[in-house]
Amino acid sequence: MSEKILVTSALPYANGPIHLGHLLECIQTDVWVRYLELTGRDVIYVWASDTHGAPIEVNARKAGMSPEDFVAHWRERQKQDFEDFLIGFDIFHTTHSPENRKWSEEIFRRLQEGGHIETRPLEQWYCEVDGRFLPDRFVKGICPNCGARDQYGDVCEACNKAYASTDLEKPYCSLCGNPPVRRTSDHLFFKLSDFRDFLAAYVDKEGRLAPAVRNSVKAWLDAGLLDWCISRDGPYFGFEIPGHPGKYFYVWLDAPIGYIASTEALLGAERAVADYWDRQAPSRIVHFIGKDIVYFHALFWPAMLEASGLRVPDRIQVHGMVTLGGEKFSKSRGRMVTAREYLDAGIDPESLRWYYAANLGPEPHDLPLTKEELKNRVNAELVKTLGNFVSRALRPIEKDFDGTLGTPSDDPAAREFWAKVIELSSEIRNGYEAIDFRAATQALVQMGFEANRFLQERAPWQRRKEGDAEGALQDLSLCANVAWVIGTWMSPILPRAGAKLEAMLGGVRFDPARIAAGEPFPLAAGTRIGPVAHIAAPLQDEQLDAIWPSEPSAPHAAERDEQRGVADARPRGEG
RNA sequence: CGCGGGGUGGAGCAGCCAGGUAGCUCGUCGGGCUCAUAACCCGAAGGUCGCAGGUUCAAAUCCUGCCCCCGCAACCA
Repeated sequence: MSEKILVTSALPYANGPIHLGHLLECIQTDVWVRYLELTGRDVIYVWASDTHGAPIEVNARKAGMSPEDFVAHWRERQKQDFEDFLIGFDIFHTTHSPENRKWSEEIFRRLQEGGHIETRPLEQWYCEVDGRFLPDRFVKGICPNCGARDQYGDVCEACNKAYASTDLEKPYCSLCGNPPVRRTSDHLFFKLSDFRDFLAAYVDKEGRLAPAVRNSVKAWLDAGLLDWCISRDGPYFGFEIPGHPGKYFYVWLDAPIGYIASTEALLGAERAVADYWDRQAPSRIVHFIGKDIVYFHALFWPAMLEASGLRVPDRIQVHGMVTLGGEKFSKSRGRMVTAREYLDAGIDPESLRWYYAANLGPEPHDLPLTKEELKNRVNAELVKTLGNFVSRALRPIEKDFDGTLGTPSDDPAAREFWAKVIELSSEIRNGYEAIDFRAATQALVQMGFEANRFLQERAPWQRRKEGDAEGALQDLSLCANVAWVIGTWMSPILPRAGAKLEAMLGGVRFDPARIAAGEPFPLAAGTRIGPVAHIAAPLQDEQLDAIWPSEPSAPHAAERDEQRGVADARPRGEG
């Protein structure tokens, strides 16, 4: 198995704190990467901070900082948050780097040489006060469809109608409030339509996209591909386009290129290409993204790579959005919990990792996050079923048998139990392979049930009281081996708890290859265990109450219907 | 007729692609155990699988129509 796997998470935008919703993606990525490492695969996890664009430029100015300092600041903060949630990336680079400039220019050059770049005039709003063109989100006005006031230039939040920003009535600049003027400027377009046939075949390939994702991408293809504007006028924080002074690469052009640039920063230019991004490279490239950016990753990005003669992604794994109280995270409406708040409240980051893993299937379904569900899942499955089993098995060995294992029981019932553990192990393995962590955790919890039942039926505490200490130790030793199996399978999700358990069990390295019929028990007689400690702590209401939005849920459907008339007249502002 | 996803016991979700006894966690009720993180185990109640047709020996699963919810609509992770 010499295949070299390169895994990425989408690059987080360097303009604010990480919240629990962002964490879904990197936790999913990290669990898979750790699983691959556990099974001995050659894998790297390449990541970076996404640093360009008009919002960065504007927000930096508002913060009284240079864009460079601004993105450096948020990159550091975010990196720390990710590390504290035990995300084991190999590199967290930045798109504002020499490598990324080089690759952006290089890929642009190849697109140009291929005849895929076109120049066309584009009319946009221009604010003479701020001296800048206004992207859709920077111009507000009255919705041309329903008349709601203070709507952004792309879509009306009151009636959900999409339109061009130039259709807005009474437009004003969202920065200074003055009315903008129309102004025309030449822009560069990437002719995505050149790649229609390539993309149709690309998305059709089995295993590349989940069926539901493939359907929606195909719908886009059938609707026709629009050429993509890849330039922006200054002032803009980004890379100036060679040969086009005053024009900058649109952030979404250089952001995915950041995957390549970061690979280079990690391994050097030669290996980055030869081992991973060359068409002939012995590699497999897997992107983890949210469903909101499928268009960029499943269409623009493969087309850019194809046009540049580089390797296209082998798999694009799409997840849904985390919802809080039925709606997406929203800073302005106070509906969010940041990663830092979670940590500062003293809550174990592994609890969130478990919750997400236990709810993540391979399809891009949204994932509701409530403090009740979070607490329930963690306490019931992780603490009571799995964690408690470990204590039940190991404590008595430590206490009554000097922490030294005997030979595991070998009667028919014990053999049947161990066979069940091996059977469930293969279910868990399949779940991990398919990035179906919900299936993996379910089988793991099932193993916990089986293990607790075995203890219940064997009652080693009873056997010992009745004078059969040897038999009791044999049962407990079998359970210690099962604890080792459980530790193996939980370690991708819970690296800290896993490491703790591994150390408790004599430091015998977790290795799935040793969990198979016919293999000797991983923990031989005579293995010393301990000191025994809890591997996970139950979540407390007070901890969660302290950081959770007080009443996150929006009005119920019935109430909302009642209010609809009002809502039309008074559109939701950004607060 | 914009596109996509979804409607499964009280809650949250699997199952649907490759039709064949409706599954999981929580919750509820009853019992057991007392080794373990007031933890664990067993049993029970509870479902016309959104509605209506169709195909089939057989439909949660395939087909058609309808109702309802959510997301997206190219700068929201």
